[in-house]
Amino acid sequence: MVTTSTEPVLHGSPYSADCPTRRILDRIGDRWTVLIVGALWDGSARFSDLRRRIEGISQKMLTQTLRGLERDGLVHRTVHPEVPVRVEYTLTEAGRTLREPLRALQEWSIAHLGDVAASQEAYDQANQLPPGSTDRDK
Amino acid sequence: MVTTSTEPVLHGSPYSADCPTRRILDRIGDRWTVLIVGALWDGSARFSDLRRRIEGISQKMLTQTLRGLERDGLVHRTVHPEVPVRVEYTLTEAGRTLREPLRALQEWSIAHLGDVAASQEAYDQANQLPPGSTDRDK
DNA sequence: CAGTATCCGCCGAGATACTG
DNA sequence: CAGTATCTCGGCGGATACTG
Repeated sequence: MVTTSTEPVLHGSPYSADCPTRRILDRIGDRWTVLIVGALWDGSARFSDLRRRIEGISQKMLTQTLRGLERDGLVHRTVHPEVPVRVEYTLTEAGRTLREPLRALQEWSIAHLGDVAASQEAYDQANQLPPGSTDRDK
Repeated sequence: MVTTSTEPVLHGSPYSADCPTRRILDRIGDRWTVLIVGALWDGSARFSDLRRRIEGISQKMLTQTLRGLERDGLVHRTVHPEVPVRVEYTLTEAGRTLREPLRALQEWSIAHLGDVAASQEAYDQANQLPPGSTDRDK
């Protein structure tokens, strides 16, 4: 790891490896990261709070994603050595700055998802259920 | 998501299924979508232009992702029935509105990726290569 | 409570070959 | 040139069992 060095993950060709948008999506593009940021949007929460708030998430993925965010310096983890252990998660300063761009995306989503759904329906009707659909939809 | 069937994938509980941020990430969170939007940022391009600009992408993924964007109404496809066929891709009006939030993310990325990398290094040194790393990094 | 450790299925994505 | 059609593999993410 560490890998500020040598290999940029690619096999031989530089496909916009310098593109920071790409880097950030590698980071938050997964299934759960932004949901966790959302759950920590306005305050801290403990592990089981998060499990309950996000609810579809497994312990494994919650732990794993939180570790990633902690490693990235976006989430802070505090262990309270009480009788049943208590662990608090909070957005760091850097993590809080992520909320603005995320909010922008969210607003785009709210504003346009209706149109997108309509467009999809029209498209599917025009070419009735083509075989190649990646089921990005539904 | 939601898989082919009626069931919303969840066993009984709604894990922020109404969260539009989630919906939008299902859409642009994949490997290539935003790179294509980036390649169409300030104008149209033909299929092979896109292949060359993005370069790491396979024909399959380029076609597939373009189809998705077209279906979503974010990209317009124009076929010029010339001798060797020529196909132009352009962002639609809706697609162009996506550039702003994407730009916001990109700027966040530029501003913070350095800190993130540093945080990762520190984290990895503190717990030297823990077994659970999802290799989100690199 | 807040995790770790395993096993496994699914599908995103690449490689390759063929077509209008 | 601009695609389609298959085969295949890696690894993300779920399920389950165990622990400090």
